[in-house]
Amino acid sequence: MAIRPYIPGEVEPRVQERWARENAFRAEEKAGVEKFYCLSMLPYPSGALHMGHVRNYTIGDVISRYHRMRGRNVLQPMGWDAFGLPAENAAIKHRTAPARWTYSNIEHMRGQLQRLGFAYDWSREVTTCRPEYYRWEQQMFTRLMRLGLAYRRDAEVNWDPVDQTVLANEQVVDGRGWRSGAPVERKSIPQWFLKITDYAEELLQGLDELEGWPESVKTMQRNWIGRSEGAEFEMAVCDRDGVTDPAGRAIRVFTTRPDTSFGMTYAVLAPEHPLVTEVTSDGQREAVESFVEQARRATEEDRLAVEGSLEKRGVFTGAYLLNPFTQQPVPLYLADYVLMGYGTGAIMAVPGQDQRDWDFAECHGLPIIRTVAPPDGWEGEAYLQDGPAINSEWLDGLQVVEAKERATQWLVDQGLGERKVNYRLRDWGVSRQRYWGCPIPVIYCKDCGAVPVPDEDLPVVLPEDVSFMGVQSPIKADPDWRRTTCPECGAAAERETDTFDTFMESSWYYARYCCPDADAQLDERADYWLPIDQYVGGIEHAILHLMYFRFYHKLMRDAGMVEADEPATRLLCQGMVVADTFYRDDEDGHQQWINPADVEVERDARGKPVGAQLRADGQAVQFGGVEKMSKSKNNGVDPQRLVEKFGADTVRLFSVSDSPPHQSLEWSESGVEGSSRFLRRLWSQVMAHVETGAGEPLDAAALNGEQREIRRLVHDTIAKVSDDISRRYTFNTAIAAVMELCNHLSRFDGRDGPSRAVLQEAWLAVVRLLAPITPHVCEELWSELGGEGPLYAAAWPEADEAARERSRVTLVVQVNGKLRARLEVEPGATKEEAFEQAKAIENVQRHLDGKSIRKVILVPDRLLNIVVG
RNA sequence: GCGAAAGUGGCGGAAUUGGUAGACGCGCUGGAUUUAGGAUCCAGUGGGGCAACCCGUGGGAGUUCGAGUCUCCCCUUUCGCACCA
Repeated sequence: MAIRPYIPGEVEPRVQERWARENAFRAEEKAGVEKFYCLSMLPYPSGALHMGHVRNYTIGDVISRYHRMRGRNVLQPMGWDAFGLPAENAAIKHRTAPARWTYSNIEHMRGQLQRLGFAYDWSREVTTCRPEYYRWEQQMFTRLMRLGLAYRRDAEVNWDPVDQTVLANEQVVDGRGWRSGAPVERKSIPQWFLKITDYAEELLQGLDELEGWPESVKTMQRNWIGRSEGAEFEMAVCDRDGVTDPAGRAIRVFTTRPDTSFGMTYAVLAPEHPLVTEVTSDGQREAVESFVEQARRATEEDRLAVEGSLEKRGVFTGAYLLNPFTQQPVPLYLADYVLMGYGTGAIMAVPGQDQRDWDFAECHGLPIIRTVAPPDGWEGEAYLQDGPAINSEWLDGLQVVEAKERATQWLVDQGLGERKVNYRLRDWGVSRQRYWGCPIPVIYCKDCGAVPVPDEDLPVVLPEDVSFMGVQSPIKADPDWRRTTCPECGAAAERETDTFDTFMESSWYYARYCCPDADAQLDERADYWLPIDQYVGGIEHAILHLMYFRFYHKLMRDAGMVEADEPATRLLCQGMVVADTFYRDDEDGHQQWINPADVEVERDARGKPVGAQLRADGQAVQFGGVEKMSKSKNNGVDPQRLVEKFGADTVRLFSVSDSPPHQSLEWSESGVEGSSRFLRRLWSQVMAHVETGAGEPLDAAALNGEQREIRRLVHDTIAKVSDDISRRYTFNTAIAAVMELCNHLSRFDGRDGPSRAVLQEAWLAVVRLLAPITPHVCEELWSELGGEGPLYAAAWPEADEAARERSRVTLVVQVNGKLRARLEVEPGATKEEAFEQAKAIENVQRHLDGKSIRKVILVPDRLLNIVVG
């Protein structure tokens, strides 16, 4: 009897054709059915899928298919984050248009995704560079302009003086332009911002409700928002004797430690503070101007070099401020450790209770006063913990919390200041001086200023048929595109030529999938599907994307487009895909990285690696450790090659079998071969079973002990796999459990009717348990087994609790916590019964011999521990 | 510096509520099959003794009848933030 061989290259296309023919994964809004929206972060169409994509999308697909089998109405869409810088770079390099390059990449990658058999509803595909998508984003922006939630102000960019263009941060390499090599300058130009800071408090509070989000992501977002409570107050400018400035000038400072104000020994302005010139004395003017200039020119590297170090640069302004608590003057300095962008750009300095102030005071010979008593034996440096206040008149003796409260209240009562909450979070700068992005829908008129493009004139379409002249954005270079008329007064006017940050498109695509053809940004279908029940993506998006997307969702909520407060209830961040790296040193001492697929590893008799050679020449190569797959380390693996060699199911299986989703996955060719081997074995076992026959209908009551044991294993496995997939997200242990079951089934070869029935039930279960992970081979085996209907629509198996009951259980017998024997007992055996039987075991007896029994502990049905002394 | 996570065989990892450490897979060893290689199948595989038994989850202490799991101290690694007053 010849069993049909397993050929993934034939099975998979056949099964995929069926899915397509039957519209298997088309999602429709259905009343009365529990919906499940499962979303994987959409890819940038860079040209080809990499292993990170494959892993991400396999995880999402496993969850989707599981919930579909559980009877939920599942939506799993896919789309393209199609705007972005790489398309411009490719356009310059290959002399093509970014749009053409992008669309052709999308074609190719869509084919790759389809070859992997992901259960997407392709009818909802969204491509963010299409005007029918971005017009709604433009409309949202003009609405935000009218609400004052979008505004324009000057902000710094990286300016390449040779190419005469703005550079993205990633285009700045070692402080130089990536193409010109010229030192990058800081330049201030007007740019658009979204007022995310208005939502800072809600974005922070909302995290507490997101129980299905990883704690690490929430912590990162909390830190990023960086809420701190304190007080803001004014200090009058004065001379060294404390005589206040006749012009009545004052400096506002923010502090989280108003309780330490009596320890203020100086104050500091950021170099960019607007009052610097005004307050600087003539004697200090030269020194101050040179310091400001030096700070202005400081590059990112300069900043990093001194950040956090003891070196604190600064200069005296010649002015003093009057400490309202003591009525004493303190010298006013300029220092670059104070940032203009946070608080008021000015601080009171308390070296005794702040390490940065301490370092500055040490550098500049300023006095240090402690206002919180450190514990005995405290040596040097600022003291930041709790303790009783000292040297602080009416605060003395109070603990920090109480002292803060009193000091703040005093400022309020005196009319000098108020309570203040500051956030580290900054408004979101959305202007990019790039071509391949969504045009910012604004018209500049000499008389009317910045005018939003009226809804009826949207979208402002980005021309796609362009050629790059050098590096300049084609729409900036094209006066015809810019030229327009003012929507308000009709006078000649110019369009904005900047485009949006691409995070804008990825901030709302998830909602557009719900109604991709709506003649509005969203329609009522959005509220059917939202919020997302499961979002899957990389941890690298923990802060920016996941913050912007929460923010944008709240903007849409406040515009009445959606009801939910948060876009996604559960979030899973998958780990990186990593691989071995190998290299050789060339003559110049540079490392030549060699792809692991071309390397043969040599091992000793224990299996321990002892060396590695390049297959091509048999010569040794060096092991460079395990690293994230990357071009620079040449350790990437092309999923396309793997799919061609092993089939989609094997690639999918391996990408979730070797570690839990949130951990990094170590790629290994032999691991992939192991996955392939398992599927081939599964195939031949099921086919052999089908050949032998399914037997009679299952009669659970008529089974013998061995058959019952197999059934018990089957139903235990069903329970475990269900829990692993739905609650724990540990697909690796789910797969291990199924493999273990298959190993048992292969050893059980009953030919009688009841045995066949038990096996039939078992294989039908196995095929369904694996269906979310390896859907093609399972679909085929399901139909071979005579399963009813298509597997993608089959019901998830239920664990039969009666079948899981045991007639005997194995107790572990310990003496003083050490394993000495195993004991078969009735389930529910009492301590006394178990102890009596255990005493009879020789090996137990030997350890009890001559000793008195102190205590006997029973963990029912698991363990008996006899404590002797 | 601050914050978070982690450290278990030769390797990836398992042990879910404090209860048999090493599931499952890879690698390795031996055998079968094969003209051979590959593939496949069977058996073994933490270390030391090769028997009883002892040792073993980064290191050290502690709690407990019992600790990979809990507490404290230390070491290491990864990630995030990084002068945010």
